[in-house]
Amino acid sequence: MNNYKQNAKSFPIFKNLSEYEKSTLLKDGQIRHFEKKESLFRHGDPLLNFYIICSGNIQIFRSNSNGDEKTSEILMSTDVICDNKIYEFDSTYQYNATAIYNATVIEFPKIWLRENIKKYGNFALNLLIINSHHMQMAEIATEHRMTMSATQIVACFLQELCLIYNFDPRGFELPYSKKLIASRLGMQLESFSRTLPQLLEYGITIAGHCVTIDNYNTIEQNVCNHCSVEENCLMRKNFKQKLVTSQRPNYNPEG
Amino acid sequence: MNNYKQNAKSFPIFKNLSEYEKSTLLKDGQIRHFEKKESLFRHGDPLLNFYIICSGNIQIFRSNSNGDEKTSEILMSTDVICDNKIYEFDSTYQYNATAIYNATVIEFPKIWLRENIKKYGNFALNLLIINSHHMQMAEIATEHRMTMSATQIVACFLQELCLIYNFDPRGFELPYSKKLIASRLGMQLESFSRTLPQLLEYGITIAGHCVTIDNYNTIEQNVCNHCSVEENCLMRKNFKQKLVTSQRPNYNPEG
DNA sequence: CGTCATCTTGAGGAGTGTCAATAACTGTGG
DNA sequence: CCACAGTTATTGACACTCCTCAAGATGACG
Repeated sequence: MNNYKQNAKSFPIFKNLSEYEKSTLLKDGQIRHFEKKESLFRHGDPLLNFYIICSGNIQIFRSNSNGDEKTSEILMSTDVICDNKIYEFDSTYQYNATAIYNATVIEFPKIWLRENIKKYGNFALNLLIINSHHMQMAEIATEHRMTMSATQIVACFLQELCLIYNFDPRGFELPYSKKLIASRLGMQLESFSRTLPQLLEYGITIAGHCVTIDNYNTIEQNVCNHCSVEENCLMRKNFKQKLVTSQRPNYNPEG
Repeated sequence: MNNYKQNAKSFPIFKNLSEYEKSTLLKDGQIRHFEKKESLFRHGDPLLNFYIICSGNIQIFRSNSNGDEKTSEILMSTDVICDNKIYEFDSTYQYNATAIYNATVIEFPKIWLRENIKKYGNFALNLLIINSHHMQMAEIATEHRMTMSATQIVACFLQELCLIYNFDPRGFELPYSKKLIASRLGMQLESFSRTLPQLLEYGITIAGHCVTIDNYNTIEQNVCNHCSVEENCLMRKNFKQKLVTSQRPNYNPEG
């Protein structure tokens, strides 16, 4: 059993399983490396696999007829790639998955997923919990898009970024291009660009790729403070939960 | 075993379970009736239960500080209410659930869910499939909101409505208020109102509460034709899938 | 018939997308 | 090392859509 698989045993998806069960489950997985900008699969390809991300970032996106990419997620170590159509027979992927920088994943055939859900109750529960986190994040993102200005959304995103990658708030480099970030936040690059000078209002300075966050204390203790929902939204709380239950990823743009 | 429980055995959540397993699972459920506008639970209440809807419609929504309601879903017979926080201990509901008209549900304690996921592999798989459908719908709705005009969104919604409730396209009544529909579609009532005259462009006539859809053939065969995504979106397809796997609901505004 | 909720219509404004021009950066090959 | 091409990013002008505020109209119901 190699290093990647050994590492993966501590991922949320294998929580509350015995050492033996973990080894059995991981046996069917194949380690795969992807180069910068290489695709794991494309929208419309036959849906064959389930993936666990070991290192690197994976962009999940769709393209429209104009060639514009709409990024729905940027995944990282410990995340899984589980297309919603994976439970159907003869289905196709609903989106593209591409490595942003070099990345390593463990690949499992889709039948592996279905069979082990039935076999291991705790494995099924882990998947349901992962999905429920996922849905919470999606709901919050939708709520943000409907209630917050572009500037607030960007501010919120940068604070999250700092938290989840454990960057130094006194100064860190953006881990991916502004184009990708704009796409991920569902706005045009121009709109994103225009928010940057306004970020000062939220204690954020950004020059080129370098970001500084002043009021980092408030981030650590607090949930998102931009939302206008009845109670504070749980974006941050969810991130923290992810951090305590999962391994911290290594940020390494060079590969 | 009463009628509601007997009926529920054919719901998607109990698919591929033996008669004995279904009966065992349903034994712990309690039938509950809710009057028009009565709440099942409120945002912030201790999260105690999982629900299966037998009849009626349930509005899932949040309120902001202005008192505006944002409806995330309008559920119907065979749907489940499964707050994403149900897998955590001592959590609270993240939204409100209210009966639009009189409704009947089966209520299960949250521990019932967790234990039976571990116990019955097929039950776990059913939940994962239900969740994956749910996520697909949410993703499509987000995509619609970002790429379609208000008029297109309303047109798409009315066509879905006709399909899923099996209404007569030559003339049917809106099953709930325009205020609620606007909230469900994430727009202001005024914006919704302004789209109505423009619906003619999409072959839809609406006068008061009465809706007529001209090009119903295209609805039946086709997926959503407003989207600008790479391939046609799967909103309709998903609805159809739901229809074949589940019982047709009875529309009855009077209760 | 009056009251309340629901719905429609109008005018004005804020915010983001679009188009276009330009600047900065990246990588390649001579 | 530089020239060049292609990508990424910034900035400006403008248009469009939807939200907000406000005033009526319609409908439901006691």
